[in-house]
Amino acid sequence: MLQNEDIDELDLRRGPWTVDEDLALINYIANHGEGRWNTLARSAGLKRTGKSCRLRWLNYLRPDVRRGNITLEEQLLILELHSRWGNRWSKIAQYLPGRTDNEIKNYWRTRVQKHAKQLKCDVNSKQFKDAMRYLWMPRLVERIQAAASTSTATTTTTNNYGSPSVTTTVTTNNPTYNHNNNFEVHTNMMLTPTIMNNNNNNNNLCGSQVTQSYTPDNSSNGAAASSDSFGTQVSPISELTQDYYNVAVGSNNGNNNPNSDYYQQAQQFGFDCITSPSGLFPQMDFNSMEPNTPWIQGDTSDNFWNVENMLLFQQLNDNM
DNA sequence: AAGAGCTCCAACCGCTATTGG
DNA sequence: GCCAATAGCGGTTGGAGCTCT
Repeated sequence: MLQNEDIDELDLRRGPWTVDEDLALINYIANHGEGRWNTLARSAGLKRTGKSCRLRWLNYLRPDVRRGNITLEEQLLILELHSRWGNRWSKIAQYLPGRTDNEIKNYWRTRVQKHAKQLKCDVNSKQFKDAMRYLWMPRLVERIQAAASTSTATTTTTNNYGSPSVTTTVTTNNPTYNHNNNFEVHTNMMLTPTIMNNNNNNNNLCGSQVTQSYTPDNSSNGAAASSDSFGTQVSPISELTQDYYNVAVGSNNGNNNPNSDYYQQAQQFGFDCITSPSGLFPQMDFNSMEPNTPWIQGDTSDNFWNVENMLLFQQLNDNM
């Protein structure tokens, strides 16, 4: 392993990559393919460590790297997978084709942790996880659905960024979105990352009409995508995603009263926090929150709930 | 206009796991 | 089995660019 003194000794470059360095790396890999990175760095005439070359290639130069904002679907998937696996960024990245572990990690640190900070709770706290599970994620589902309903009834997008690839299908049933009750959504929309391994065994993280199909390549990482690191198969239905969907979106039985269906299902899923005398977020004082807090204004991609959600939960707490 | 503060992300660091001789 | 080299991962940092005052 190269130490700092070695880097100095070999006159190796550090810091931001230049266009010339990028071109040298791209051209070398185009002609010779990826190989042993230290050898590659020397052969390509780059005064960089192999490690630096690898990182630059994987996180930036690879043709299948996807740039741009994290989409709502990707946000939902990140939240879902992080709740399942924690900070295992590379594993999460396997399910977001074109996104790097670094990018997902940055998204988590900058956006998600920002919300935790605004809520004055730890990102790993139960309260924040509950907020994600029962507010942020359902809200993302709503917004994905709303976006889909304003465009076409059925939208199928296939993104091939080399491999793995994702096919996203959004189907809506003309939802009746009621702004007086954010949980009144009359569709069956859910997120389904469908994981297909090389044996064509499909493992749905959750059943839905929003379908993301993951097709791993033959690389070492992709082949193991259908099971987690503990060797257990990913369950056919994601309990967590199913939970937040059922609880927040409702069972489509026409009962949109959050005080009934919502509560009952929350209890059914063992969500005792919501039924506790202290309420769901006992440490949060919604009344005292700044009305101009950015994340409860407008409807930007960073706002995971709105004023109505706030009032709803305040009401829930008051009724306890 | 300017500078202070903030956000975001590319790149680095240190560690562990894997590979190959 | 041992050891060095390499690959991969997650945490951290530095700086560019943006926003606010």
